[in-house]
Amino acid sequence: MSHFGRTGPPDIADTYSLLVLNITFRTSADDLFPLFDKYGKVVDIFIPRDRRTGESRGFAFVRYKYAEEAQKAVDRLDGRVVDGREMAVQFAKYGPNAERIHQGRIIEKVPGFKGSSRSRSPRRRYRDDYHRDREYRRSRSRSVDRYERDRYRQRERVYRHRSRSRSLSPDYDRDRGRGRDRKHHRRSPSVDSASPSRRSPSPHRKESPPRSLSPTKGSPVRRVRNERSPTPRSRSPPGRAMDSRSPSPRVDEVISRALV
DNA sequence: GTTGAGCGTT
Repeated sequence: MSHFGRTGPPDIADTYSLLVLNITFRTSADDLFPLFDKYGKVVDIFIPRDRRTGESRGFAFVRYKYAEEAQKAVDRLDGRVVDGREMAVQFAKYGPNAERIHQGRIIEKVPGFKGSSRSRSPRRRYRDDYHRDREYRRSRSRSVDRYERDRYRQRERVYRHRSRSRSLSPDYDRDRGRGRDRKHHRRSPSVDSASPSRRSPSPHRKESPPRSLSPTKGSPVRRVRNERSPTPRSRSPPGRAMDSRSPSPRVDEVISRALV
């Protein structure tokens, strides 16, 4: 019984939910279960994951059967370092359907009977969640920096493109300083022929052998996971595949070829 | 392969 949350919430009636924050992105329910089960009867553990990547979002929900045990878990596990990161354990404030709960327990009366307590409003939960999730992570998350950086990169690309288009005359571009280097290099072509290593577009080459490490590299010092990634299908998430472009070397090549 | 405020699924 280690797969929590796989078949949905078993019985959220008379359970006390704890919100576990600041856990590692690699921490799974199996890792949290032994920690929380020591302080009481854990009914369910659920770790929300990203819709696109399927990775953990960094927090989890642990449901206890009794409030005193949940309180004890909060008192004992709040601030506990798990996987090198200090996690924060506190009582959940909202239920699975955004109901207000008190001390982790759902206050609102469930119209359904045993088991079907969530059949109150299972309508909205498809595209809205996708959009909301994306906006969620874009609002205040580390993705903001990434998106800003991408935007900056795109703007830089556009700027370069515009500059190149604007300077149709090579004299203009040459007088800006870039042509001077070219002219200087053109004046001494022996440099290009004599030092081919300088022409290397990436002087930061590591020159590391392709496969030099022995297969016995895996040391069991880390956690061994039997089934950590059951569905590794999506190797390349859509949306970031178009960002991997390198327009700079291409433009340089074009200019170099045009000058020669 | 990365990241770090917050409240949730078959």
